[in-house]
Amino acid sequence: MILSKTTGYGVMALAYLAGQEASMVCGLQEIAETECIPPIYLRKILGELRRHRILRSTKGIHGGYSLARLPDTITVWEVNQILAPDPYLDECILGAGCTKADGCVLHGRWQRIRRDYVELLETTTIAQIARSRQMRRSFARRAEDRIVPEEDEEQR
Amino acid sequence: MILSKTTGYGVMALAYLAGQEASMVCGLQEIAETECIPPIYLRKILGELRRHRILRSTKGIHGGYSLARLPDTITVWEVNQILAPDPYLDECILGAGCTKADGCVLHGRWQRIRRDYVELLETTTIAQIARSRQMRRSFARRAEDRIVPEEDEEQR
DNA sequence: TGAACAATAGTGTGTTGGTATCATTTTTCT
DNA sequence: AGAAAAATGATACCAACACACTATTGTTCA
Repeated sequence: MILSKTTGYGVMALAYLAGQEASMVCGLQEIAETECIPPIYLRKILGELRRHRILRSTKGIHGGYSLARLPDTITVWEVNQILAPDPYLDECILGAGCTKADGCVLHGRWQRIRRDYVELLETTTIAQIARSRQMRRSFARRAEDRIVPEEDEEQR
Repeated sequence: MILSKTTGYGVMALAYLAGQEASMVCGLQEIAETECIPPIYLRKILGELRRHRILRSTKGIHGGYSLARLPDTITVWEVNQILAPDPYLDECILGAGCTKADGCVLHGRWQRIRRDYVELLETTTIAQIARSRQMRRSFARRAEDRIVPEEDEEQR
């Protein structure tokens, strides 16, 4: 039930774009490098997201990608459905044993967990991911700032 | 996150044994046929469960398998860990992006869902599965009983 | 001696992550 | 205007892995 690497790549790339100024076009190389994604593979992923109107692309020498929708309207669930559709929507957790109508003891509680999972992905947006990444980055920067003077103090 | 076919087979076979009289020995063929499991594959599965002391086997011409522990002490979680250990215990759902210490926005809620999932499997025992199967079977039998006289009625 | 389990090696297929190639579009330089 | 360069688009391919399953050869015991 964990998300695939491909979905992770897609979410990261979208979050990167969400972190840029709106409708700014970013090149594939730029995204791939800062997010550590194999560029050729990323092209495939972004192509798929473009086909589903999650993002726009412009060709030509200064081409690249930009979000086609506001980042707080794009959910992780949607991205995952595009890149790695999950076939087990309401199948029984134990397999052939029981059908939808005639569930086993696990069925009810399993459905609930499954619903919580879907809801988590549906309520998490690219905008949230981007914000949390930005926060983490600024924490890291502040931590660096704090270390430098301490080293100075030790030296005096 | 759904359980593998192999785990399903294992659980079904154990539930079958739990449905027999205690310490009764059942042959591989018998289990495989009634549970619709490829017999040669089932042998591998039961061998694994035997190695982990979930069940006992006796060789020789009237050999077979029987539970090594009371069925209400064997959990689905345990069976699954033996047959298809889940490696993603507390990894981040989005992959490389964040570590255990430095989680993304999804992290907290995901951990909770994950815990609910593990708890579901840990609190579901082979005995429960066997009981629910027995109940379903007796429902089916009663339904049949009800149908037979109705057919007779139509004929008269 | 024959019917059952034990162990281990092997097989086939599907998915996933990733690559290579060729075509198309657009800017820019001459 | 025209050619070259730089970017995406599309498609086919590839390698590694996991999962479900098989085959074979050996061992035990009524």
